[in-house]
Amino acid sequence: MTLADANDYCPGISLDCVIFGFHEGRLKVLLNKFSRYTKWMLPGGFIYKDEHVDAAATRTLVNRTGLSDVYLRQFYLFGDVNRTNMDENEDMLIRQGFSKDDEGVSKWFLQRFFSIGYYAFVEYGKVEAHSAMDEEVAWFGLDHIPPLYTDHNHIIDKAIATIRSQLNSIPIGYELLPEKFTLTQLRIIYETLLDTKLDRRNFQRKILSTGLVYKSDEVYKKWGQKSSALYSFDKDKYQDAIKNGISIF
Amino acid sequence: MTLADANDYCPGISLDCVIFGFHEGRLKVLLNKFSRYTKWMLPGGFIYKDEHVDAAATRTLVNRTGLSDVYLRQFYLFGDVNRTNMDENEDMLIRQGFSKDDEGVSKWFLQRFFSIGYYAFVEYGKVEAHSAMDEEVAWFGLDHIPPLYTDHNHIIDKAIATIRSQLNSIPIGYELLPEKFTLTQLRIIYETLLDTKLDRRNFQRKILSTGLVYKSDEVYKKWGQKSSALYSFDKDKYQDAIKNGISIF
DNA sequence: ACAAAAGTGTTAAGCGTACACCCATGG
DNA sequence: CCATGGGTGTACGCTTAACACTTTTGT
Repeated sequence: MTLADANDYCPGISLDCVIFGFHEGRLKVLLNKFSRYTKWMLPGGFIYKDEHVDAAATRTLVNRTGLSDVYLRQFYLFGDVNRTNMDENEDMLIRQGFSKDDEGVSKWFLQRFFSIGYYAFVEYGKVEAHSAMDEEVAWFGLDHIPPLYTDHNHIIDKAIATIRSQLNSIPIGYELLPEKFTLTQLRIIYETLLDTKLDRRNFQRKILSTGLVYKSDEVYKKWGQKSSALYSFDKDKYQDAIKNGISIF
Repeated sequence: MTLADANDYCPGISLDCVIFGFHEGRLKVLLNKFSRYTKWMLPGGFIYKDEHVDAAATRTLVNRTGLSDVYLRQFYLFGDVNRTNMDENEDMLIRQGFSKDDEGVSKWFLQRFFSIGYYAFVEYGKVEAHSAMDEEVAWFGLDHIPPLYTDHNHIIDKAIATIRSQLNSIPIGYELLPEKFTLTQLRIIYETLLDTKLDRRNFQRKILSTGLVYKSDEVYKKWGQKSSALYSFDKDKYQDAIKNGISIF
């Protein structure tokens, strides 16, 4: 953003997106970093005064990933008074070349912020991680997330906890996987989010019994192993399961 | 609130509480109404600039019910640009005796508001519904909620939907029922929230098998029927189930 | 030959569901 | 004696969890 826009935004409210993707057998999160600041942070943004919050989240996502029409859900409002350490914040601004004597900057960035947490599922292969001029963008495996700016580690944890609690009743995978995928890939997503090992055979039976996926006629060949069947989601049944819920675990 | 306080509050953010109580075999919601305005509304409030959002919600609850230390959970941020009809809002202000030419009033009340939804479970019998000078307070059965101010009907629906989705994994009833209660009372709460009839016998078995409740030595006599056993929650196990989750339905 | 991963099937135990009978009380 | 609601138990069927053997393929 440019600070000139500050007047167009709702004051005191930001949003942060926890964007999940699946790559190389791992669930990953998209983070970005101002080039001259050391800490990584969640892609976030502000809300225009005449903009729906969900629209602002979508806009943020489109900016960072080039993708529209993805699965995006609000999951929590972070409203702790001290969620952002203002010294840390000031440090970031100065490193980015702002002057803390600039009243506009200080007023905007050094105020208390509420942050609305969103999580998103995107197809890794379709993302074109847009690095803005002064920004780096990168994916981080859930096991390798560094200490982030302000309370962003906490926001990720809360996102995962929320998703986990919904995993029984809401299907997952459609937005994270390519059109054709193996059941092992899907199982890894569940295992990662539930932080458990799942029995390969029982998992397959359960997933297939839901009718949400069907076997394609293609197979996945790789590694030095037996080739495995590729499956696809039945889009209609999947949407239906999102709407009306489904019991999986 | 008095408008003099407006400068102490975070602008553009309010909170609304859906307060549930159980009385006469029905689940009810606490609403209030400005004496000179026709529509009922959810008890709500604003957030002090140096106050945690949860603390503001607790403060609101204490004001309206006299109860502290109740079960209170944030469940959603309502961020639609047009969630409040400003004409309706202005009408309310005028009826309450404010002038729309009063700049302070207009600026504060006619701005766009985000509202943070909280739901609370309280013990009906312990509530002392505080009617402020200009306010009425009353309980409404879930089947008999009138058209409310702005999007408050929607907020209640969303609260119920949220609670329903958690009913599988989070126990309920401890905060809603008196210390000793019948399993029928508990079952009615579940039936109301799930909008289903549950088999009396199977429900009892399931609840008892969780170990969350134990039979007291007292019985409940009333009506012209057989007296029924009174149960109590095992507080430790209940807290544990809230923390770690439990599978009930 | 071996390791790694995939395909397939069986079994026993536990859980959910549906249902029946008897008891107590007040009108 | 009947309606209403509570207490208790059973039986069937489905789901879940635990588990073994075989196949494919690259090194």
